[in-house]
Amino acid sequence: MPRKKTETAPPLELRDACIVAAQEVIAERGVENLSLRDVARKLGVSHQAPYKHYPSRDHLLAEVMRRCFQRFAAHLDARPRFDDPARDLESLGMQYLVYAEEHPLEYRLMFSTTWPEAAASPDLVTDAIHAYDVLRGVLTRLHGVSAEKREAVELDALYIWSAVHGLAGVMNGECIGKLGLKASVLKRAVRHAMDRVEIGLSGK
Amino acid sequence: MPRKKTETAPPLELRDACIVAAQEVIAERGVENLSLRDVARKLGVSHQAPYKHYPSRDHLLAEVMRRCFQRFAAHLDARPRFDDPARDLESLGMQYLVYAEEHPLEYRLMFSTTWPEAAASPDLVTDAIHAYDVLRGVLTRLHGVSAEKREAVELDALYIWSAVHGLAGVMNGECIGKLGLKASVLKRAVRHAMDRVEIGLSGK
DNA sequence: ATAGGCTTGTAGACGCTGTCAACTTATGCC
DNA sequence: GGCATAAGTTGACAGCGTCTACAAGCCTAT
Repeated sequence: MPRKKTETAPPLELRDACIVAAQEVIAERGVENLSLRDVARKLGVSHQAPYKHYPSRDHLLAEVMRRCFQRFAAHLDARPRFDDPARDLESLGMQYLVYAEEHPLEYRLMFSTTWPEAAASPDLVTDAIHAYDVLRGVLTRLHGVSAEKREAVELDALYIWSAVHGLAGVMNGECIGKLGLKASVLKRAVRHAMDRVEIGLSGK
Repeated sequence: MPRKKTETAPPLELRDACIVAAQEVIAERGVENLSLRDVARKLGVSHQAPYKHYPSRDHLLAEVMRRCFQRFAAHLDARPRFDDPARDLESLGMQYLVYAEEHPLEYRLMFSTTWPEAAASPDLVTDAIHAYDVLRGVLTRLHGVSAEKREAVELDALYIWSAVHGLAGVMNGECIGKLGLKASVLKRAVRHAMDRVEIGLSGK
């Protein structure tokens, strides 16, 4: 019997509940183990119910990715702030790394997954750009906003994003554990790399 | 009728043929679209034949990854060489980026995939380490081999790997195309980032 | 030489998946 | 009140990985 007269228990409509359930599965077992039927079972609903809200598995996935980017941007925005733009930038980098470490599967979902066809949705793109804009903002504050600096901001943004993204990928990837590196090296690796990034930034 | 008296056509035994076919599928459509049955069909063989050579899909995948690391290391070894260690290092970085750009799906297979259970195989680990050793070698030549420099080599190796890996991930990822960056910026981005990496390396 | 056993293949079945189609029922609007 | 629509249901289909059973060629030992 579909839809009782007044929705008794669930404060969440099915559409949102699907996203939450999918997020849980992804956070626990990775995107490759996400199945629509699993989500439906988890919600105690028929295997076809989610299809009333998402045309396909990939459309649901795209929506999950979108929320991921939103939370990621919010996480970056919640970093410790500093007046000194350089310190603020470092704080941003560290916050970035914290997210990647604490939510490795979501991080990979955003940055190392071939986006599903459905992900061409403008919404997803918008939210992805917004996360990047946080970085742009800090760098603009660092460089100034003069026209000829505009391109320098973009180039440095890409450089920093690359460096931090790479660090996140390496430190949370599968390979790092197989290289037989000493614990002391691993402990200092992030600090060391971040210092080098900073040097690269300041140097002309 | 299994196994003809004398194998007529195929110069490749099925075991190797599976790997080749799987590599093709991965290079064309990505690891998530790899199916054992597909491989079998491609080889004109029953859907169960590959199981005589690999206990599971993941074991085949692990073998493909191993060959990937081997070819990757060979690709790095085939870089233009220079006597000056610094130039040699840059050549190595560029060669790394070329591989990531030309074989994006294989690159992701190696560095952005949760390794299958079967990938704990020591062979795979050995070949993965070997690729990293190329970088270690160049850096040792740069720093010298004194005991107290050993750790500096490891730290710089991780830093460089991070930076180049990140650059590869960003430039070949899905996000970069959605940021609306000008072509001129994109064209200069790699050069800019590599310069900054170099500065970071040289600076004390 | 022949009987057994191992290797390499085939065929069929199971439960899982995403997705299509048809059916049911509650809701809101004319 | 009648009815379209929305939101659920069940049932089916093909494709997937994997398990089991079976068949045919080869090796070796008696």
